[in-house]
Amino acid sequence: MSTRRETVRQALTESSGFRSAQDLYADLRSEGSKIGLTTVYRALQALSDSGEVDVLRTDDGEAVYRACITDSHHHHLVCRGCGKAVEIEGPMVERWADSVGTQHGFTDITHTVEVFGTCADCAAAKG
Amino acid sequence: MSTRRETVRQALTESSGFRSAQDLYADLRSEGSKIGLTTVYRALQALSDSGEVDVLRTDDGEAVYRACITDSHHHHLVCRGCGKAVEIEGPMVERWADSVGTQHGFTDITHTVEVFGTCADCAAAKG
DNA sequence: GCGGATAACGAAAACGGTTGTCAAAATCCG
DNA sequence: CGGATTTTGACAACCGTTTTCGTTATCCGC
Ligand SMILES: [Zn+2]
Ligand SMILES: [Zn+2]
Ligand SMILES: [Zn+2]
Ligand SMILES: [Zn+2]
Repeated sequence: MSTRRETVRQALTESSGFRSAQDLYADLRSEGSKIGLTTVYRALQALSDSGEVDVLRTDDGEAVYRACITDSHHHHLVCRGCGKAVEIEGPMVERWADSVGTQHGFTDITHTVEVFGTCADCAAAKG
Repeated sequence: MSTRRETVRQALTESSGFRSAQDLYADLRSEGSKIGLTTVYRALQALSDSGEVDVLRTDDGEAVYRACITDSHHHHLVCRGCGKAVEIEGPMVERWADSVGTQHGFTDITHTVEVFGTCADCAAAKG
């Protein structure tokens, strides 16, 4: 119910890419909000616990979050330049991951799959 | 040629799973080595820069390293319990990642794919 | 509305993994 | 054997994140 959690969710939703807690904090403050960094972290934690947002780790270990449209299992195609993300599906990848796991005697199999690239906009801006 | 870098490489090689810098440091110290934590970090950085070891991030952002046998592109099936890892390949996943990226107008496409599970040993120990 | 319990909030401190600093020790070279 | 160069490791700084704790807002029975 918290207003602040709603605020954070909306800030995330307005972005098309993955954003860090500190990014969102900076955005909200620059819009005049008096929200605290702790609250942003708490909201993101709650949202990711409830599965409402996706979280992944950048190469340098920072957590970044995204409010995805679909709530079923999916992966992301993420722009290395601007963070913009596209939700993607790959049924054969799901099957492959499960089968390669069971083939080696593993159980409770999960997987992480992320595809990275440079989006058309960023490529144009750089070219 | 540094002896210390060799020491770290060997400590990694003796393990079948992904290990953190602090893990390796603790191991080496307990074996009587007088190596410093900074040096372990430096060695791992150098080894991963040169592509001799693979690195990935745990859920909580910690970097873990592994000395893989093959030096060609591959992925890992990692035990959630003990960190033991198996090198796996999935040509169809490689193709899928590239094609889904180009389909959305992205270039310079790369990907991360990791499969997690509980290995037979850990399942037996827990059951 | 009022008053007290309860939950949310935010500033600041603590935390943990990682990196930077710098002087001491080891190695190299002439 | 010097002196230059590189490697090393104790320690401090860093940075993202979590914890702490006193304050503030929200609920709810009256
Ligand atoms: Zn882009
Ligand atoms: Zn999947
Ligand atoms: Zn295991
Ligand atoms: Zn691959």
